Amino acid sequence: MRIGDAAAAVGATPRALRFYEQRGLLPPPRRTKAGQRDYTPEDLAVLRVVRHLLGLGLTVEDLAGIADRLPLLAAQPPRPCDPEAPGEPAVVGTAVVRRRIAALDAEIERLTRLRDALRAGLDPAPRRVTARAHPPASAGR
Amino acid sequence: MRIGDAAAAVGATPRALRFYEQRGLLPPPRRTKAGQRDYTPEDLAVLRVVRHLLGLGLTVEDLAGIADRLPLLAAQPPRPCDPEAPGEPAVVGTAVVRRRIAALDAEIERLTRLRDALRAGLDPAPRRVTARAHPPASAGR
DNA sequence: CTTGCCCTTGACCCGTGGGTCAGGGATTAG
DNA sequence: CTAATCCCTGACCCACGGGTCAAGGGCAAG
Repeated sequence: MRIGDAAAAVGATPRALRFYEQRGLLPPPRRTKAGQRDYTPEDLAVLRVVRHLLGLGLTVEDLAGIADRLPLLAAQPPRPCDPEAPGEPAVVGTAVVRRRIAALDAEIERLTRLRDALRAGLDPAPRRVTARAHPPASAGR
Repeated sequence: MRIGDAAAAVGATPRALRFYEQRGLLPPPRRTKAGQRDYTPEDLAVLRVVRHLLGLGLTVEDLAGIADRLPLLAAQPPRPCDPEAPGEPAVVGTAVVRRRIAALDAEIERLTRLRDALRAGLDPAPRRVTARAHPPASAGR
């Protein structure tokens, strides 16, 4: 299967597939004798996992870090024997996921603070609850 | 006052000041006969307001859109007569602030969803509560 | 006058996840 | 055989808020 079809099959673009490959997220697929990428069904399975995890909020870098385990993850069939199974990851390398969750939490908190500060400035009656952080700048990490 | 001192006075760098000016956020300051920027105390006041608002989470673009009103805002003294006064903006052009708050809210919600999805995948016992959005990708706009 | 710091503009760098050419080869249908 | 698609690599583009470097000119003190 060539790149265009593979991309379409997982809802991506050829560019994205080459990009994942370049970032070490995907094992380089076989090539036809003319040099065109040729994706096997197994490759597609890994690709689907990658897209899934990216969709879940993991970054390309996160996945590059656990690229070696992705084929294993992809090899796991949907397991109809256990419908109560976890969302799907769980095996992925929980450390990565945990770190990403922590990063998301931190970002959410930062944005929430910014929003509240803005809202406090906007609202004429913050009932003296507002924290009034005087130091104006330094809002980005 | 030359750019280095002005920058130091508001806790920024010369580069940042030139950047604000270039983005139309700051009125171009006077120049010495040799072409060096010369900041007046009024310029500094505007600068401080800009830094404050950026620190509150407004973007450079937001401020460029209301650049004309910033000097007015800067001209308002701290008003010791009304210690219950709003955070400081309020006058800024509430529409901009409201839009930024809405954008922040949207981003916060998006990140929260991502985090929850990740957490659901991590946690082996989501008690069949998990939404299972099968369409994997398309998480960033 | 010279030294040393400050200022000028312009241009490229960061990270994220690719999009969009550009120029050339491969594959496939008619 | 030819034309229409597809694919290849490499390179530059987006937003954000500046950081950093380069080459050249200004400014004050000794």
